[in-house]
Amino acid sequence: MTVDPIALAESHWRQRGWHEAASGMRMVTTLTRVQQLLHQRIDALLHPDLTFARYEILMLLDFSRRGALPMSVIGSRLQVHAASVTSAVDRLERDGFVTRSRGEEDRRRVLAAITTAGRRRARAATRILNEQVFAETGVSRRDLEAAIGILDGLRARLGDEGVSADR
Amino acid sequence: MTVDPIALAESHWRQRGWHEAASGMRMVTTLTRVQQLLHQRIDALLHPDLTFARYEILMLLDFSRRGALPMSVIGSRLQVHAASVTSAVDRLERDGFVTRSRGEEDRRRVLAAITTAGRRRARAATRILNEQVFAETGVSRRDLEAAIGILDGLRARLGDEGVSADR
DNA sequence: CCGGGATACTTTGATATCCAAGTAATCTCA
DNA sequence: TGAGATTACTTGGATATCAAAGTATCCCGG
Repeated sequence: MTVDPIALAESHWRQRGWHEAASGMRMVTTLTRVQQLLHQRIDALLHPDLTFARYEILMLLDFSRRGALPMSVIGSRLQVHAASVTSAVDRLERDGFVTRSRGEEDRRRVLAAITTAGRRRARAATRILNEQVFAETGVSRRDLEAAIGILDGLRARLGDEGVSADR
Repeated sequence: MTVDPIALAESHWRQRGWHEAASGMRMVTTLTRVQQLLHQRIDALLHPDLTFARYEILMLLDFSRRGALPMSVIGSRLQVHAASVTSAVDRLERDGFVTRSRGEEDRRRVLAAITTAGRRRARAATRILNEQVFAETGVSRRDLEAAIGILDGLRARLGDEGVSADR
């Protein structure tokens, strides 16, 4: 019979008169907490050779036409720094899931290419995540659509490129 | 005129016949991306002496009855490991925003207490976040409530304690 | 009242993130 | 055509997270 700390924070916000910000604060805090829990669960399922970030890279490559993409493209698709891509690919390469090669035309580019072992691992990981996380959110179809719509709007406003094709 | 990578991933999911998981995958991925963007923005506004995690600790203490809480309580409220609380409080202490002391009755406990400087910093940080993030999400009141409701359900199911008061 | 088990926190070690600086390759244009 | 600007990636440094091991304190049963 504990009180939800987030709901409590919202009421504190209102007590101090910050009504315009109270819901936003609660939304951001809730989002943060859900993401923490989700990632803990996912990383536990993927442990020890993958994390959600590395899994995303693997799937990106798996879906790509040639099974390979430049580091920079991976970074912009996943919205992480180039340095983070470097370290993730270092690890994927160490495990034999991707290989690195220089771009043919532009030798500044480094292409990460998924290997057969990488595709196999990605497939196994997807099966697990589909069964135990993605198909098991416990959120109704209707709410899922609603949440995606709202969050996509927020994402577009926060500057994620590629969300709203136009402007 | 780029395509949204997340929407693209969902269509790939459906092409492979993973219909039951497609929306869930999209929801989780979108959530992840929004959280990344939100935290980048917040941490930039709080930089260099605070992060969102440390700000949350400061507010928790600011709202607490005595302005002090045991490390363990901070960890369970914020859903992070004890080790993370230790390192965050180390940093807050270094900056003079909190002080540590041993529990009177139970000397195993360590109490983190907010200082005057800590309250002042928390207040300034709150003003900035309220104005530039929480009151500026660009999400309608109606959508904000809807999103909070859906995410709270998800949070409860993922095992965040204190969400559902009963059971 | 004391010895084993639980509890509260810190420490250490492995990753992951970001930023800033460094290196190498390519492009631009005078 | 060649020097400066730009682009692509890597490296190094700071911070944050988690897990597991270590230390100190407390509690409980006999």
